[in-house]
Amino acid sequence: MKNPNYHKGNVREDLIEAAEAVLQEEGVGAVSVRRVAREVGVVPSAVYNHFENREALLAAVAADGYRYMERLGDRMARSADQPLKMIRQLAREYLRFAAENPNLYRLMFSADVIAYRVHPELEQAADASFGRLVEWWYGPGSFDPKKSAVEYPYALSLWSMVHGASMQMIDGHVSVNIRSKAAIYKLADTVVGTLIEGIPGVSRKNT
Amino acid sequence: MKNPNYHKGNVREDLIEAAEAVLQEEGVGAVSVRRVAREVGVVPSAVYNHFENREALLAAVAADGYRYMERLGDRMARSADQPLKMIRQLAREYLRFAAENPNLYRLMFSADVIAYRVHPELEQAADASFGRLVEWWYGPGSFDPKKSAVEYPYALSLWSMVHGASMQMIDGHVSVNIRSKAAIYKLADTVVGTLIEGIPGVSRKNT
DNA sequence: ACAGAATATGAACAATGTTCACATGTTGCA
DNA sequence: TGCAACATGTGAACATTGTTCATATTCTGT
Repeated sequence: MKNPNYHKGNVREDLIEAAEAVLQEEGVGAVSVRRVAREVGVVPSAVYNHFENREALLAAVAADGYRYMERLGDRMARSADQPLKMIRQLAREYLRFAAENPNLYRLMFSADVIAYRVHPELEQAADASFGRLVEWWYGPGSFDPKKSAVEYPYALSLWSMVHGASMQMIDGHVSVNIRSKAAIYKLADTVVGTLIEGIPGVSRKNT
Repeated sequence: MKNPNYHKGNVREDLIEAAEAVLQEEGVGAVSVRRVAREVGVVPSAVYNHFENREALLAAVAADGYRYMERLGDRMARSADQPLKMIRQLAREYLRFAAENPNLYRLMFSADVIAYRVHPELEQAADASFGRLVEWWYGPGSFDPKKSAVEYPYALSLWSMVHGASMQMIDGHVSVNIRSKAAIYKLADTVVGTLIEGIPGVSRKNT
């Protein structure tokens, strides 16, 4: 055993974790193969024993993000009693996740960086998270992956709204203090309020 | 005049146009300084006479996109009579723009690529487009740039919804045929429908 | 006509993704 | 146990990228 760096055993996981850390702190641009390798204490070319290329590494990070969000959704689903409170809670947690992990969140939804048609693991994680939402809303067994999301209008609208608000928040288009939970929750409650109650004066139903 | 390439006069505009073209066809990753320079018929370092760096070039492209969207919004505002139709039309056009220019749209909203706090022209273009929406909704003079967007809940919700739906559409998270106008309009109508009418069974107002 | 500003050029630099030949460690099987 | 196949790590190399700089050319105003 001349060199203790050989065969650490968990280099793949270490690489993902290092990439997550660099991503969180310095943005996706700083996540270079060489940087991540250095962080783990390995030579750049060693990365290619574990990932096909940089994009595959980023895809693994993004998939991790989706799985984390899914667990977060499950926790919400179990903790609420009324639909209204549940939606509100879901939106709050969703925006909080985005606010706390803006770079990860952007990566998860940036088709620029990861053409995720190419990464089945990632596509599956992404689809699963929408399926979870549909089943929660329309009941178990209601989700058919072959159908278009337009077939589930409320789930689609909720997701679009929350995703849109998250994006604008972390991109600074809505001036909320991203470090203030209260401000984030207020933003969540605002958009959820509109989503649920509709817009008075436009809707025919509620003058 | 030994070299006809000297002082063409409109290199800056040419660079932006070339960048837009490459962006449209091949994505932001293909928009390199060298590529754009070659496209215009100029040497790479000449680009730096017109832009501080690659990011500034991309910012100019994004700002162009915002201005185009704003004109589009103005056209909508003049063409509709009832609020409902107007919102629907606005959403339709917005999603159509995103569907037809997915790479440009992503660039406009990707804080990864362009830290637009640094590019006043861009930030101004972006803010103006929200201000326009607010004034249209809440009346002329109602927009105060110092206020948070949360103060304009309906404008904020509409924007979030439409932006979220656009993102998911062009990222393939909603399986709509991005080349079918009918499919895009259906998606727009779906989310706008929810936005306006609210969600029955959750809202207290409309059982 | 000519000085200075604007713009173009070509060479150079460091950093990046990726590949390849090779070295080293691990594992399963005779 | 020995050894062959395999997995993983190394170091050097390559092309491409963003960017800078000294220099050359053209334009503009006086």
